[in-house]
Order: sequence, then structure tokens, then C-alpha cells
Amino acid sequence: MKRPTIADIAQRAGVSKGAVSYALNGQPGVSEATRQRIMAIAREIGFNPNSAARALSGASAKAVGLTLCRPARILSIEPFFMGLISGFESELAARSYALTLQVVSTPENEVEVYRRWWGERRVDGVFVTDMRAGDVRIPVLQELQLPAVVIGGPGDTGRIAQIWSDDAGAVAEAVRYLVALGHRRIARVSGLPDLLHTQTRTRAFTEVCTSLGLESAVTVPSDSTGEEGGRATRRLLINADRPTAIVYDNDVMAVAGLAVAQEMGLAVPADLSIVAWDDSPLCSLVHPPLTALSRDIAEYGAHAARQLLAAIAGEKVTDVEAGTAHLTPRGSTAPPS
Amino acid sequence: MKRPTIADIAQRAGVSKGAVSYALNGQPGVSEATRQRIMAIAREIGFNPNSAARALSGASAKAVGLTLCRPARILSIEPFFMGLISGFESELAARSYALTLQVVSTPENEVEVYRRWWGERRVDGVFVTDMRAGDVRIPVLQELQLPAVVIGGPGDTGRIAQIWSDDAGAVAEAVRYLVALGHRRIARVSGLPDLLHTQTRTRAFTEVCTSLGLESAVTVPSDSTGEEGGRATRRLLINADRPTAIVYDNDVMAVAGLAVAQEMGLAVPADLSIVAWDDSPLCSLVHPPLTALSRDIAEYGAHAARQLLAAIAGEKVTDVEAGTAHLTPRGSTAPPS
DNA sequence: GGAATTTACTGAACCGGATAAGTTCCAGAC
DNA sequence: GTCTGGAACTTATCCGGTTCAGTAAATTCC
Repeated sequence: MKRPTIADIAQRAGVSKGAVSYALNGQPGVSEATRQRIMAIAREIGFNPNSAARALSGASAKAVGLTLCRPARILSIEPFFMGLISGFESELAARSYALTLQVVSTPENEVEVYRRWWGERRVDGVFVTDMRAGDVRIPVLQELQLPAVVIGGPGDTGRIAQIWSDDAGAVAEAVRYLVALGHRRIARVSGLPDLLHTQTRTRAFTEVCTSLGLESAVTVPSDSTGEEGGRATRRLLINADRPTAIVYDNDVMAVAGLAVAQEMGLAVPADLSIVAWDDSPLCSLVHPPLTALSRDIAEYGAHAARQLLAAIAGEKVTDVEAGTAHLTPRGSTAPPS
Repeated sequence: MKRPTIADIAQRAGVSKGAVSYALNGQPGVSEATRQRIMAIAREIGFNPNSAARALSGASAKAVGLTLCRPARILSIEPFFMGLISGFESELAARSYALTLQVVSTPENEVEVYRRWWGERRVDGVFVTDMRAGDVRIPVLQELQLPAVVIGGPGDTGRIAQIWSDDAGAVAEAVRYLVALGHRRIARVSGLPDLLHTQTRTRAFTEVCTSLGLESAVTVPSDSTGEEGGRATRRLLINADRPTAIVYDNDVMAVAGLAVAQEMGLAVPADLSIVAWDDSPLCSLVHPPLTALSRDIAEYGAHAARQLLAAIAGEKVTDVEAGTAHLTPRGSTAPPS
């Protein structure tokens, strides 16, 4: 089956290719009657503009890119990214933008992918996640002048717009809530320590715990996996002066922590309170359901997509703080016994 | 920054555009010396072929598509797809193919996306998941002659290749194991009943239970979500002659089922044995860790990607059964008390 | 040694759109 | 009645590759 082109439409309508192009793109240069006639023919024969041809003649590729820098094992269970992707799609699909995905193994690898995408003109812009301090990707994106939006910050991104949620405020809310319940020994199991948002959260956690004069407030670094989160929990709970509450940097680690507590014969929430970050369905799935710092990740993603599309359109895009997480108390938190 | 093109290379090397194209694509028509010189220059100036131009001049788009027909809420927690995507990527990245993702809401919508992708020449082929009986997508793909691989079957896909794992064998293995432990009342919580693989599993489950002469062997339909899986479990467990073991069609529902059992004061595995399908890290995360029907989903995806690339290359691709799931016993199964 | 073939290229057409630069044609102004 | 200006087109060029037809030089063959 042959793909219909504007030449086919032009022939049917008895006009030139140029006229068809003007008509379909809402450009001036054709009468309203002709435009309607052309559009009707296009619809009738199921015309879709060849994205390659369009991209080649200087217009946009109508695609944006996302690189995921995680091994398969971790990705498969990280609900955050799928939520984010769903959010992206809600905006992108409406404007007929495609999302191009690439799984990579290192940030250096990510840079290579950006360079390739740029050279291939494959994408009009990219989403950047998992920002690190002094991230190597930022200078490259600036050099290539590839539109981008950094998700998670705030950090030093130069002219590149970023969007983040108020992690410091959220962590403070969680700690204050636990303290109000009577907890005095609170621990936190964090994600990868070199990620920017981990650092933000760690700083905020330490600050708020100090200001509230807590007995102990350690942060144990982990890597966002359930496995490592469980190990970190075990290390915390074998101490004599074990914490009475633990805040986890994501839901997967929180679930693993819950399992470790059960395995060690500790009752949740009687002996240990648990707070999860990022409230995926996972949190309400387990027993007891986990108190979580919820935020609308899909909306977060949609917001980021709007930002990126604006940046691609050449509009001035400013940094925004969006979607502050707020505490959703469930069965995993209670006063310490 | 200007993107380097083959014209730039041609100028530097003092040859024509055509010669450069032949050299870079390993085509005959240039001497080995010239080829080396051209390749060196290309590497030096960081040349990447413009994918749009390449796609336009008849060559492939170097991209494949995947549509996901799930609401955001479900997708975010479904580890299966991320595992599959990781598997795709391992093959695609090696051959510089991009993966284009689109989240849609209905199968009809999926058909539209296929038509658009085809018209736009955006992808060279597509992965098809979640096959239903009499799936509307198959005739469209045949009509468009868009290379495709169906993941999950076997079904009636005409000339389109498919890949599936031996679900019937796996479900039999699980049931036989439970029966060997002494269970006589086994239930199953399934995924969406109109999906082909759900039907295959249901048929196999009923058959093996009948052949083993079990007291009761109901399948309760669900929709793969934890929420619905939990509800189905609750409905099963309130009966007087409740099952002593439940097999779930995915890991998320199994985890939800575990939570419901705990909530109802039933001990797992003493009062209820649980078997999960698809062994994501989730299964080893909870307490007790879940016995699961494991298969290597990433390898499954990689296999599918190899099939699709072969189909795109015009090779004859045959249906294959790959990666049979096998039982991985963990703490959630034991003889009934 | 001259014709035939092969090698190593060049030049130009082509893919399917976007778009700048004409070309008609007609209404309105003077 | 001529001139101007704009609407409604057409024509031609460009984007950056691929590929085919052509060509000159080198090599092979009898």
C-alpha cells in the first residue's frame, strides 16, 4: 500500500504541492474554500505528513527524547518513571509529539546519546532526570543548544529550565508529623547520595531534625533498590537504640523495609513507623498500607512536558517548583509504644 | 552549532557526496584507502547521519514503536513492561534503533497510532502486546504491511510473527507443586479475561485441576491491578470453604493478595499459600517472599526485538515459544495446616 | 596492443515536505 | 481608464541523505 503524499492531494485537488502545504498547515496563501477542499481530501485518503520529510525541510522532528540511566533490574520496579512517562505522554500525544526512549548504563553514555540524537535530528528536545552535582550532561546540552528540561533540582543548569518539587518542605512535614506522634529517634534511608535531590533531602532532613532537637537522626545511603533498602533497614534495626521511625526516599525501599521489620518480628506501626516517598499504588497494596509523601507524578511529568514543548517553541521558560509532596497518613505510622 | 553533513565530509576529503555515502555505508564503489580517510574525517568532526534525510531517501527510519494501552495508574506499577522495554533496548541500542513509545487508552486508539506512524514513516516496525481474541490491530498491520511482532500468544496472527512463553506448562507446574504440598482447594486470580494469555492460562488451569481431581478450582477474573486483585482475594477468603492456595496472574495482585490475607488475620503460608506470576523484585521484597513463576522478561523482550529486526530486514520470521516460566519456591508456599 | 572489463569515482535525480520568490487576477482608488 | 495592492495561487529551491547512470583511468584478457 502506497503512502499518500501531498503530491497526491495536490493532483486530486487540482492545485500545486505548495498550496496543499499552506492549506494543511493553516498558513495564509489559500482561500478558505480551497483549504476546506484540500483538508477534506487529506482526510479522505488518510494522509499523514511524512515526519522525515517534514523534519528534513527544517521543521521539527516532532519527537522528544528521554534517557533512562538504570539497569533493567531496578527500572522494572521503579514506579516513578512509568508515572512520569504517562504524564509526558498526556501532553505529547495531544500535540502529536512522539517520545523516544533509550536505556543507557552511565551518564557518559547518556551524553553520547544526546549527541547522536542531535546529529540525527531525531528529537527536538530532551528530558533530563537524575541530576547530579556538576552533571556532565548540562554543558553538552548547552553546547548543542538542544532544548531540555531538567526534572528534579534545583541545581546549576545555566539557561536550561528545570522543574522540581519541594522536597525540603516535604521531608520537614514528614519529620514534624513523626515528632508530633512522639518519635524522638528518626532515621532516613536515602537514594543514591550523588543525586542532587538526595542531597537536598538529606540537608533538609538534618536541618529539621536538629532544629527540633531530636535524639538521633541518621541518614543511611542506599541506591533506591528494594534489596539495598532492606539491608539498610536491617542495619538500622539491629542497634540497641534503633529508630522508632524510618523515612524512605522511595516506595520500593519502604516496602522492603516493612518486610524486614516483619521478618525481625517488629510490629508496624507499634514498634516501627514507616513513611514512604512517592505514593505509588504499591503503598496502599501492602499491609499495613504505608503512610506516604504523595505527589501527582503524572501531573509532574505533564508539567515538565509543557515546559519542554515551550522551550522547543523558543519561548522563554523559567524554573518552576511544582507539585509539592504532602503527607498521606495511612496505617504504617503511629505513636511509638 | 552546525550539524556536520556528508557534504562537509565530502568537501574535506575532496570527493563527492556519493563517495562519502558509499564509504560510510560499507557499500562497494570506493577504494579502501579513501574509505578509511572518509571514516576518519567523519569520526573527527563527530558526524551522525541525519535520520530524517536517511528515512526520506527510502532507507529505514531506524526506529520501532511500542504502544501501551493502560491507564497511567496501572502502568506505573506494572513491572512487566519496564522489564520488557529494557530487553528491547538491549537489542535495539546495539543496532542504533530508537524505541518510540506511545501510551494510548483503547485498542482502537492503538490502531490509529499505527496508521499515523506508518503514514509518517516514523517507525519501521512495532511490538504488539496484550493480544485479544480477534484483535482489531492484526488486520490493520497486515493491510499496512507494517512489520510487527506479537508478544504473547499463540493466537491467530496470520503472517505476523509471534513470541510467547509456555503459560499452560507454567500454570500446570504451579498447580502440581501445590497439589504435591497437599492442597486440594486452589483458586486463581486472573488478569483481564479478554486477553489471549489470560484465556490460555484459564483453560490450562481448569484442565490440570480437573485431571488432578481437585475439590475446587475457581478462577476469579480481575484486571491486573493490585486493588482489584485484593478485592478478588477478599471475595475468595470470606467463603467457608476458602481455598488453601491462590495462584495470581501477576506479581502486583499477588502482593495485594498477601496484604489482604494479613489484614484478615490469615498466616501466609500456614493458612494460605500464594504463587505469583512474573517474578519481579517485588516478590522477594515482601514478607514472606513470594513463590513465583519466574521467567527472564528482559531476555523475552530481547528475543522479541531480534524477531522484529529480522522481520524489518525482510527475513522470514517464524513463531517461537521462548522463556518458559518455571517455579521459584520461596516463603509463601507450604503444606496446608 | 587493442578491446573488454573492472575500479573508483562524479553528477544528478529523487524522497516529501516547507517556503521564498514569482505570477495572475481582480477589486478598489484616483 | 490606468495604476496599485493584495489575495490566491504556482514555481522552484532547499533540507541531507541514497542511488543510479555515466565517465575516466586502470587492469585484464586474448
